[in-house]
Amino acid sequence: MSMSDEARKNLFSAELLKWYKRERRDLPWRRSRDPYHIWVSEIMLQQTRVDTVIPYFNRFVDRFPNPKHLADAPEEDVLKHWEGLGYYSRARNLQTAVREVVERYGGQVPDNKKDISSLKGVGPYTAGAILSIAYNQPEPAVDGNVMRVLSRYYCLDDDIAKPSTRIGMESLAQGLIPSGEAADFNQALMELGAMVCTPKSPSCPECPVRSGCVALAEGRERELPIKTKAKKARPVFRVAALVEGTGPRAGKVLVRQRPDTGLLARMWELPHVEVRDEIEWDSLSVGKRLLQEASAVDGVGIQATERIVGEAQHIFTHLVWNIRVLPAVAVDEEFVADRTGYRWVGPDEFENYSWPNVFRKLLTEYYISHININ
DNA sequence: AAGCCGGGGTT
DNA sequence: AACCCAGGCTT
Repeated sequence: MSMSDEARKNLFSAELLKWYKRERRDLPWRRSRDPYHIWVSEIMLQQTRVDTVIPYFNRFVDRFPNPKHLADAPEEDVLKHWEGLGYYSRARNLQTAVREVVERYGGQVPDNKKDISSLKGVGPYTAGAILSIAYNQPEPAVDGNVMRVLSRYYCLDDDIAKPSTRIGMESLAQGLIPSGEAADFNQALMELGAMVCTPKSPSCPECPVRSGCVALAEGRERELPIKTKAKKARPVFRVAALVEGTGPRAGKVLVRQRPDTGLLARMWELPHVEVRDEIEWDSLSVGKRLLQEASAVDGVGIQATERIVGEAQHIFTHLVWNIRVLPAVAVDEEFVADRTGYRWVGPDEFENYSWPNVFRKLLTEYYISHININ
């Protein structure tokens, strides 16, 4: 004898909400009802875990407490506060959007779906999250947690990698929101996915809605949700130059800024080139030659050696960088120093720049090994 | 629809 | 090593 659809729905909404009000974590953004704070937290939380976000969120709202402050800040300052969080376009989009809010809405975060969805970096999830959490509007906020919870509770075989599935989940989720409880209920749904209904081994005995869960009843909770596989990351091989300064530039290293768009946009790095495959990577001579050719194009004369002084791997979602570092010298340091995009940076200036983790690691290793004990 | 975009924790 | 994470943008 199975329960009716209506009973299953009511059980879910009521029990989940009760559980959340009892068990909810004390998170920084839950201490605020400021729509701007909610917004910042939601952008940071995209594809990023709560524990990772907490320190970033606190620093960010401390430095940029309201839309006006963020709108007026230099972009490099914003990027520096995002350093290490990843997906750096989020930071630039957020600032672009905040400037729009200051100009068009007098600094007030929009409270309707049309206007808020038009903001850069605000997609269906984030729009629903802000409207529900900050304004308590009955809008769904469907993320990976919510799709996992609903897939299991209703035992749905739909592929959650498909956009059409998310659309369906939004209708389902909206219908579950108890009257006047959108803010807490949407967070409850995500909290359950994060704390109980976890991807690999859900804690079903502790689940407040286990008695209505169809997947659990059928013993299928561990096979849901269905998600088509992501492609494997493609390995690439790169050779970087560690150009040490001499004379007035002693202790400094030549670095450059990445392009305005694309991967790791506007962050800083060691000058480097990509070689064709692992064979060329191993030979070192190809890397040495390409480094010299590429540096000549940039107007920077670099003479590299064939000695390895550093090696690191940087794993992205869609590719893997394998990097070897060769010592090098600049043919003309004075000329080099003035080239756009290139700079000599020493340990004391290091923190004034934003670095991808892999170059932070390599440069830190270098600086440490060259500490001068006077 | 598929690819691009970081970094780190879990299993 | 594979998978996932309070996703969104571009093509």
